[in-house]
Amino acid sequence: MTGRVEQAAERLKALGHPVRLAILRRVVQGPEAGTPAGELQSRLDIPASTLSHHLATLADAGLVQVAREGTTLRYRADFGVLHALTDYIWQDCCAGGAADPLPPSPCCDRD
Amino acid sequence: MTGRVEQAAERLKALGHPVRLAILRRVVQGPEAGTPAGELQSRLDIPASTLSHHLATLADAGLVQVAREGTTLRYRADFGVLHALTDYIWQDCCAGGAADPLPPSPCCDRD
DNA sequence: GAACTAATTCTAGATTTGTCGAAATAGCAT
DNA sequence: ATGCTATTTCGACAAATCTAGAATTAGTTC
Repeated sequence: MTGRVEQAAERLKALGHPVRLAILRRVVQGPEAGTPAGELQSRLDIPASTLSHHLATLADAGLVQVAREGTTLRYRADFGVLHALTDYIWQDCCAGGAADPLPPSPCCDRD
Repeated sequence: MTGRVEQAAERLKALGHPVRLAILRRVVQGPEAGTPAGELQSRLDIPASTLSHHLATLADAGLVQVAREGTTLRYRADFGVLHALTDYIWQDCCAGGAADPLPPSPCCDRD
């Protein structure tokens, strides 16, 4: 049972790495159906195992989703989760006092 | 010498910890002049040395600023940096995405 | 089944992070 | 200077992270 704060922290931490930020950027600018891991690997020029590790971190955090297509795995960004994350930052920072918790963000319904 | 990506990653990583997120929230909701470390410590109920470590992480990342007032140190949030960070996510990392659902309008401009 | 490709998982080592008690520092008062 | 308070820095340790070569799994094709 991970709370809202823990979930936001996990996602922010997942974003908090230069390589993962670069991966996300590539994924975002790739096709909507998702970018194959192999293409990310050749473009970013990092070992496949290292890339896979970072992709797993992003996927575990819910920031990207993965779908198999033959032998290739396509990764695509989850903009809803990304949006919910930046929303969280500002709602947490700018909304009223601690005794006034905000309602759960409607755009963050990732199981 | 640190590039934009590295800086954004450092800041996101600094936010990516439940305790630091809680600290930031307290700081944001405290007085505009800044919240004394001691008050944060008593409210969050964590050892002073642990708190100090997390505050240093946030300050090093530029997310909070510190000012001395007598024997107490007051920490306050740097909303400009926070704002720039969420802007970075949408403008420099996730811009151009096919499914980009219009970047969020920040709800906090208390400057 | 064998061969080939795509990607992950295993394994291991180096580095970093998180935690917190103890010691040190900074400022203010007496 | 002495004492007092607020906060940081030091030191040590466990745990997590990052990296990447080697081995493995998943899928396709012949």
